[in-house]
Amino acid sequence: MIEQRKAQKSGNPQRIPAVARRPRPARGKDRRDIRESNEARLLQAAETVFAERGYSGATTAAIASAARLPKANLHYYFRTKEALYRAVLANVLALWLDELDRFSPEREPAEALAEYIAAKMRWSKLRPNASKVFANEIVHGAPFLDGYLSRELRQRVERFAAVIRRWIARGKMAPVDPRHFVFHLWAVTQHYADFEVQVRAVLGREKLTDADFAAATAEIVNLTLRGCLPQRPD
Amino acid sequence: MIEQRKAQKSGNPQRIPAVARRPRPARGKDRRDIRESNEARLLQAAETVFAERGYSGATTAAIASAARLPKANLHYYFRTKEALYRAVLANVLALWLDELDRFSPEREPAEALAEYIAAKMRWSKLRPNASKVFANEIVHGAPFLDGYLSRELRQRVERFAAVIRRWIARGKMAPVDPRHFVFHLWAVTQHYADFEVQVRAVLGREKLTDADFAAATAEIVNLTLRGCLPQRPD
DNA sequence: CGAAATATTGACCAAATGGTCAAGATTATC
DNA sequence: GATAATCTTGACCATTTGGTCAATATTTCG
Repeated sequence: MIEQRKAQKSGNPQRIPAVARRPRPARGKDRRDIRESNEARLLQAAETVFAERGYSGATTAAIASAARLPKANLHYYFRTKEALYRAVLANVLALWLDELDRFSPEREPAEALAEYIAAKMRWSKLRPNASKVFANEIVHGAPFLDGYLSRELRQRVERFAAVIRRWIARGKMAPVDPRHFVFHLWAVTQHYADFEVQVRAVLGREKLTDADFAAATAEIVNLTLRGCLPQRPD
Repeated sequence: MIEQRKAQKSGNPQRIPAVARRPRPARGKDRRDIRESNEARLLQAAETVFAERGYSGATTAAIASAARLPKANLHYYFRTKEALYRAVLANVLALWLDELDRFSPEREPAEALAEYIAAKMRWSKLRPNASKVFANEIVHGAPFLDGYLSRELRQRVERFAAVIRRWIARGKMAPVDPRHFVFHLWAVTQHYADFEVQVRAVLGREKLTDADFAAATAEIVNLTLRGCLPQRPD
């Protein structure tokens, strides 16, 4: 899988001795805190800059500046720009996969689908840059995703497809192709993050409001459920 | 609007004297031909390279090489990388706008929508790189699109929305929000070009076939029409 | 304390890249 | 054929950028 942020010499970070060795001096200058906080700031700055300018357009200087750290410091925590980028990407992938796992054949399609759409829309609102980094990566042919698409993602989609097929078999959904259906869900929800400027321009908004997202979500749920549930709802 | 490819000293290219002055020597070394063919090759090479690597990632050397021309020649026809990029972009925008204009209140929604979806999917198949260049531009905040989004595009969407509203008023469509509906159409169709690697990975294809596009189109039309047409189709 | 580990940072460098230029080749025009 | 206009291209350059390094500061812990 995607190379996780390099752990320098941090040994096994989970190893906690029987009696806690380091009593946490309470005041914040702990080394672990320093590393954690600096890495977090870099990752968040990187997400923004990569989203705004793409991989090549993003400079380590700009990222460091956004994180309010000297550039040399960035290269201390993440050896290369590529390593930093991969770390950002790994965060997004984890996010994406998790959401797909909430489907199970026992649930009601209408409810499960509405929840998934709402969740994806929430991410589009809260982490638009995460979505943009991912979109950018995919648009350019996924050069850093190695086996993610054909392994992890494909596997999850197959599981999702199995659920959909069972729902169809039980007459709870119209006969749709599960894979194209999942593309459908991804496309319409991520659109609001990835194509945000276009959405704003067309809606005439300076910034997308909560109400805009609520309206978009409702519209998507409505269109999608009408599209894929059996004709007679009851 | 977007700066068109610079016309150097080409005067008015449409002016044709009463008696054709230049009898077209038949063998192809005409200056006009040279310019046309070289510009076309550069534009097409640029579309590919910009799609694959983004604006910053694309180098003029790579574009020139793809067009099988020396780099200095590229800069002869398009003064700067930015000018070349804008020319590529202008082509895509023209494509996109044209399609939206085919809606009119007199048509049947089902037929007009199915045709629009099919047309957009055709573009996703035939010119995926055009779509990718546009997607890339939008994802990064449309830094080169100037007023296009808020002017031309918004205007066309308003016209489209008016048609949709009239259909709704006549009971020919379910009450959807026209703007979110158009986002829906764009998202699902362009997804097959922009996220092509992901689609391929999930479907387990080396390359998307005509059959894949046909299936995708059918699925989208089906889902969308069921989603937006009145409950009793007849 | 004192030595080891970790963190900070300004200065620096090699490679890549957008763009220029001048000299020459080709095509048009009179 | 001569002159002008356009096209072609290798060599070149200034700037940007990812990454290094050595010197210094800070934290950890016996």
